[in-house]
Amino acid sequence: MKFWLLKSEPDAFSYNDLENALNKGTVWDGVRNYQARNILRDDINVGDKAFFYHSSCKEPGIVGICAITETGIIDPSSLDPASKYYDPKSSPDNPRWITINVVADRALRRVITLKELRQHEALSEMVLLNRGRLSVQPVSKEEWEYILGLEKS
DNA sequence: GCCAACGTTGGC
DNA sequence: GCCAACGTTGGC
Repeated sequence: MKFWLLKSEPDAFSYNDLENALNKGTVWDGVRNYQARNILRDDINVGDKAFFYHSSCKEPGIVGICAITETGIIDPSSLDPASKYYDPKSSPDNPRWITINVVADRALRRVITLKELRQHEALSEMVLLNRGRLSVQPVSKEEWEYILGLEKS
């Protein structure tokens, strides 16, 4: 099992929205960055877990955990001319944007803010703290466990 | 293939 | 709302 971090703007889609989607969860659509796409398409497996991170909001940070339930999904928004994520260069036969389905696992007991994460030397190599803008990113097992330890403090 | 112009992300 | 970082586009 591998670990990841998924960013979402809570005004658009929050962790609470994911919880409300119950067992069905949601298709992680709208990613239009190739590096993030490659991770979604090639690296993430069913059974992996991901931190759910709230970005572009008052208190950016990790708010919950989600589970990956399906991979290899053609991003439906990329084929929908009405969507702002529509990509005319993508087609069902030659899809450009492949993504995953996630469900809520559990909310963290408290928000672990970006500010707090920055204060820990053990996390200094985190992609989140070094390549700030990547919206889908790996988290090492050590980082994952360290952050879950912070939750209890 | 270089690189300037431009667009987007996201913290503050 | 500002702006740094960085990804994408397109002319040459």
